[in-house]
Amino acid sequence: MADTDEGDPLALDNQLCFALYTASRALTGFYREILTDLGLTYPQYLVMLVLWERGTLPVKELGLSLSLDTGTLSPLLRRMEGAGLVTRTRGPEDERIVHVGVTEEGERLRERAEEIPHRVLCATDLPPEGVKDLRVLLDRLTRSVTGTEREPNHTDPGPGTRPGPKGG
Amino acid sequence: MADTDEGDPLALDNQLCFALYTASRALTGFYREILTDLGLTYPQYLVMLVLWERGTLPVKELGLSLSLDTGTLSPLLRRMEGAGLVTRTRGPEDERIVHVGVTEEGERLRERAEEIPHRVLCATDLPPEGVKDLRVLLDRLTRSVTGTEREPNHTDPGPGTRPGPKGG
DNA sequence: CGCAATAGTATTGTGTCCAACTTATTTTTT
DNA sequence: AAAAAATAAGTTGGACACAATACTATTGCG
Repeated sequence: MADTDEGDPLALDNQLCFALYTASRALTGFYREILTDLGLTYPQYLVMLVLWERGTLPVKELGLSLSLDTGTLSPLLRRMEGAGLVTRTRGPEDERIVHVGVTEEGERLRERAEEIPHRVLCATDLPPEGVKDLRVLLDRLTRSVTGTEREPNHTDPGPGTRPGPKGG
Repeated sequence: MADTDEGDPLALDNQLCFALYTASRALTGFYREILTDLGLTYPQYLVMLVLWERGTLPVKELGLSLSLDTGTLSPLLRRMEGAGLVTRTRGPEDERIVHVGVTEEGERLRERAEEIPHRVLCATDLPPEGVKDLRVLLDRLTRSVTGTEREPNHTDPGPGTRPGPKGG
């Protein structure tokens, strides 16, 4: 046994984080090949997904949907506007808010994007349950490490999780 | 039922990619809080994991272990060298190769890092089986989308058949 | 020697987080 | 109501990471 360092907690192969990190980059890379045809990057594609689904939104809302900072979205949306995919217009009511909407060109892109999920799903040789399980586990992981934890009904294992990581 | 757009293949909530993307960023963010104390970023931590485990390595080997480009590692290692964590020395035999090793300070850091996996594991409210399942599924996903797909000891598909990740 | 392959670096474009800043709105205070 | 303070939405810039490309230097081969 132990052809790898099963006992070493620092062994790379034992790290869930590394598997997640690698898988994320691998999948993003796979999308990159597909999305190049559409002139989109991966996060830009995610932005389009949200806009296609929910229509015109403030930058803030977009950020909440994608868990992305407005500081991340600002230049990204500027590039997408430059590419003619989205519009950015200051709201007449509240001039702080920038409403992001899909242009006609962006709308046309939707049809070409329809096939992408299927293509990706085929590329992953995971069975449907595997995909579902994976999503469930990932969502749970995300919730737990973001402090969005719902504490379902079991006793809190330890109050050491103070929300002030910077403080000390 | 379909209280959400279960049928819409472009719906964000149906995208495995988004769950993966979000989980990866969330976990990296969680590590960021922990690693700040050690003066490491997340990919730098991964580099240290490899070096702690395998000792001095050429940049190329490091890149293979982490699936990272040397173009990514170069500046990263330069910063780590500046921080006094690693050494970079051109091989006397082959002057093209830069051997990366851990300094004493980097070695001392290892002790402080020992507790990290446990801390992270506790933060994720996943059961041990969930963690294992997740890793298996992620690895499988990675293999499938990187073309590293498949059997190490099945019938050899023959030379020249594998297009490689770059495509051809 | 000439030439291809290899290892690493430099550069550019994009993305991500963070913090500082601007502008606009809301709330509080006078 | 006017001034001041607090809050909110975006933008900007810095630091780091990642990928892709071009480039340099070294090695190996004929």
